[in-house]
Amino acid sequence: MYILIAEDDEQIANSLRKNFAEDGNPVMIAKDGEEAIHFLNSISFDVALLDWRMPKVSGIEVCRYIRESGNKVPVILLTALSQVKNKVEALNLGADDYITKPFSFDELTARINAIVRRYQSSTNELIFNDITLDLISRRVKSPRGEIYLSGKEFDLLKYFILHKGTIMSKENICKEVWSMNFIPSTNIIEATVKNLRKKLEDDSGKNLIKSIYGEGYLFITE
Amino acid sequence: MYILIAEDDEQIANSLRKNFAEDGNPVMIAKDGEEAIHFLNSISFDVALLDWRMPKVSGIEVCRYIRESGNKVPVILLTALSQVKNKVEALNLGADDYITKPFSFDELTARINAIVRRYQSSTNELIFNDITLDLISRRVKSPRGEIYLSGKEFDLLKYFILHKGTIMSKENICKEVWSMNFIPSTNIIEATVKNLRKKLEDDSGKNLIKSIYGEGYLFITE
DNA sequence: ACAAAAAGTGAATGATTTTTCATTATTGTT
DNA sequence: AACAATAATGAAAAATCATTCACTTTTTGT
Repeated sequence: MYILIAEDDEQIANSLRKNFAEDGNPVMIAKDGEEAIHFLNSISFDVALLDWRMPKVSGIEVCRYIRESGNKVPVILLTALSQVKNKVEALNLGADDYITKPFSFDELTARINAIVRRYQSSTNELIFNDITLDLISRRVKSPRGEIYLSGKEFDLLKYFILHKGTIMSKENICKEVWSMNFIPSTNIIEATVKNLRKKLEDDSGKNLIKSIYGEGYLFITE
Repeated sequence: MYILIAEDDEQIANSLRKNFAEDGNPVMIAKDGEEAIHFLNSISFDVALLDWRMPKVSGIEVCRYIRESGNKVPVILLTALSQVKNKVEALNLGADDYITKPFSFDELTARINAIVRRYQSSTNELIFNDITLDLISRRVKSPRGEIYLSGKEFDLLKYFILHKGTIMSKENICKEVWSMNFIPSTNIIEATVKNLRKKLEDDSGKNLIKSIYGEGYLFITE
C-alpha cells in the first residue's frame, strides 16, 4: 500500500515511516504542502496523510486542491486542533477522516484500513460465488483462470449478477443492456445468452443461467 | 438520506432523530441489536449509526454480522468507550468510523457526509477540465456532447488523464494500455494517438496531446 | 400426445475496431 | 542547409464483435 505522508515535523514523519515500513508499506514523505501536491499529481497513492499545519500550503488546502482536480485518493488529516469546527471543515472539504494528535499508531492503521477497504470495495469489483468481474478493466476471473468475454457478454453477465435470484424479463434486459426501449424482432438476446452460457460452462461446468419459459432468465444463486 | 439509529438510550435516539429530521433525513430507530439486524436486512439505508452497548446484540456484533452477510452499508459506531483497542477492533470488523460520546451533532453530520460521499462517489468518474469519463459505462461526455471513443482510445485517454502533466514514454504506454512488455515494431501507438487527437479536437478544438520528440507524449494540464 | 409458442443453435453477414504499411511531415543535430 | 531520427497520416488489411437468419429443440397448455 503506497502511503503519502505530508508532515513537516521530521520526527513524526520518520516514526510513521518506520512503522509503516515494518508492515511492508512503501512511504513517501513530503515536507510541505507544495511538495505533497506535486507528489499527488504525479504518483498514485492508496492513502494520503496530511498534517494540517505545514509550510507553504496547509494540509486542508492540499485536500481542497486535489479534490478540485478530481483526485479521489483517500485523505486523512492529522492535526493538533481538536475543535469541532476544524473537524467539520476538513471533512466537508473532502477529507475522509480526521485524527487529532497525539494518536496511537494502531488507531491510525485501523482508520487507514477502514478507509482503504471502503475505497476499494466501493469501486471496482463485482463478485459472484468464485467469479470476479473487474468493472473497470472489464476482465473476469475465476479460480480456474480468466474468462474472456466480449463487451456485450460482459454487460449481460453484469446485469445477471446484479439481478441474481430474480426473474429478468427480456424487455428489461433489452432496456438495460442494449439501451433499446423496444423488443427486437431478432433473437439477439438469446444468441448472446447462448455464447455467455458456453463460456461460463467452459469455466465452471455449471449452467448458471436458467430460462423461465415465457418470462425471461434467472441467474441462479447458491 | 435514510439513516438507521440503533441506540437503546431513548433520549439520545430522539435527540438525534430530531436533528436529522430538521435536515430532512428520514430516521429509523432500533432499540436493540436484534432489531437493528432485522431492519438492516429488510431496508436499504444510506448509513447505520450503531451504539456499541445495546441489549441482546451489541453494535459491534451487528456490524460484524451484516458485513459477513455481504451488506456494505456505511457503519459508524457510537460509544462511550474511548480506548484505542476498542476503536481498532471496531474498524477492523468493518465499521467505517468510530465516534466517542459525547460528540457534537455537527461532527457526526460531517463524518456521515464524508463517508457517504466516499461510498457514493465510488470513483467511477474521471474528470479532466470539462471532459468526464465514466469508467464503468466507458462513455465520455463534454459540455458539447458525447465523445464516442473506441475501446483502445478510451484506455489511452484514461491513461493520459491519469498521467497528465508528465511525459509518458511509449514504453510505459505500451505496458499500461496494451499490456505488452516490449516495444512493438509497428506504429500502433502513434496511429491510436492520431485517432484520439482527432476526436478530442473535434470536440474542443484544442490539441491536448503534445508530442515530445524522442521522449513520448504529454497531456497538457493548465 | 399434439400443436403452438418460446428458446436454442451454428453458420453467415455486416459493422466496427485494431493493426499494419507505405508515405509524408516534423524535429533535432551537425 | 542537410541529414537522420522520430512522428503523423490515410488507406488498406486483419481481426474481432454484434447481429441476423434458417433451422432445431424444448416447453407449455389443451
